[in-house]
Amino acid sequence: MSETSGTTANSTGIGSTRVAAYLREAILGGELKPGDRIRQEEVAERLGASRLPVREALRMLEAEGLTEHEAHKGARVPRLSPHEVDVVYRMRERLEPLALAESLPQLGPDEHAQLAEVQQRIEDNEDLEKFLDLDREFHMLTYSGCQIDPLMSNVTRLWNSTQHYRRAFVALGGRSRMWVVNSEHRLILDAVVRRDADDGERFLGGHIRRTRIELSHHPEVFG
Amino acid sequence: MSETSGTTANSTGIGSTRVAAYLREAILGGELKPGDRIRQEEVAERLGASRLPVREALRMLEAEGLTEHEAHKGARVPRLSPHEVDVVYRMRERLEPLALAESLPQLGPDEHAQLAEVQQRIEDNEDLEKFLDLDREFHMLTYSGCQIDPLMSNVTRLWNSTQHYRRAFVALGGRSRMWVVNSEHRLILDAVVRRDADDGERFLGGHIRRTRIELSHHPEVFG
DNA sequence: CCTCTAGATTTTGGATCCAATCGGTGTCAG
DNA sequence: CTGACACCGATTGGATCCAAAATCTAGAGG
Repeated sequence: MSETSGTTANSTGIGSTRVAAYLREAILGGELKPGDRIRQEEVAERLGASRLPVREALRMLEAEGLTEHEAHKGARVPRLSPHEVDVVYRMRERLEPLALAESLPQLGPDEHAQLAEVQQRIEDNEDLEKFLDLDREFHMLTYSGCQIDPLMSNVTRLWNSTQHYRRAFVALGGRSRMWVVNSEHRLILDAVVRRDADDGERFLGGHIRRTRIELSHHPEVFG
Repeated sequence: MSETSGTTANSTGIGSTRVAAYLREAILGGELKPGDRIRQEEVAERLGASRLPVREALRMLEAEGLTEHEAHKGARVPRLSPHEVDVVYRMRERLEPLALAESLPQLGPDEHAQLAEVQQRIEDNEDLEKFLDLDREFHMLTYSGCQIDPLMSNVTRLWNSTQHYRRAFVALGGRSRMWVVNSEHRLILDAVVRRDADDGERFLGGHIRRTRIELSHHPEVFG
């Protein structure tokens, strides 16, 4: 998948969106870790593009909270302190219930079925690595009815910026926490199907809060 | 103020940060309104730069919520629907009290004095246009102790994206609302000086909520 | 008279080259 | 032997030119 270009190397641009997609996956996938520097020419060469679309891509990713920039010093994957991660979770605690409340009325039987299916896949899943993506898919699906861009882009940023620490936490906490997570997902799913916004906000808020508290007991995540 | 360059026009780049600053002021100042298209070459020519730093600047502003991009269609100042603005205010209601709570313990006598001085200037002020900036200055000062970047950048985005509608609202509501706003500011200021985070969150949340409700009664703001 | 289409213009996206700034290393003075 | 300064490589920022996509306009056909 890496050799997007290969033969091309010609006509016109590789596309800054493609470069952005490549880097996005690299960061969310864990190949690029917080603190890692991203050299323009390196990724340009790897993708067979010039440095210009890379520059644009880095700026796009900055808007998504995946990179940070400093003039003449280049781009890095942001590193968050334990306290910063804690505050991001507090932000999620407050914002995501709002997104859920906005989304709920827009979700129909199709989305409900899809949600149940994803949740089932989470429970059947054994791969810790897969869990990350499935969990994200579940929550994002519950928000999929929320059309408010300023809200959804913020929520996405919060997930993005803590992705690395979520991964470390999942790898660490192992399967013991899974049971709790799945119970809470079931409660959220039930509230969604019942279209009960109050319950949804309550359960979701609690879900995120408990995760935050658990996380605060595991400083080794920030190794 | 427009001719940032003037004499320069030489050596090397005008600087994407300078272009960004120019556009930022133009948007926040109201010269560029929601829905307005921003042509790269136009601002490049006006500032005596090439189009490249303009492109970078537009991407920076996108990260601040001041512009939006669509491939091959260029940049625009985002236009928000009444409901979107309402939701942004709900986001502020939830996020800014958190920022205040994070900030409070870090604020000392110097900041307290500065806050009181700004609030006094607001009350002495007669110019509706100035009110916008002063109000923003007051609130941002109360958050100035919050060092959490993911939080502060989000708060800034929320203020940015609704700046135009705030302006229209202030111009409309006129002086009658000012009295209420100032009373609420005094309450917030008092809580800050007393370092009472609970009161601060309460008063600030109410302040934003009441503004949101007032705003929802004035659909003419969205012309 | 309206509409759909095809060409021309405008505008954005990308590649290459050049300038400025940052980081590291080596040398010289104290 | 240690610290400061200067130089050199590496990396980012900017300008110019070219290609592609979108928008606008004009003309033909219904």
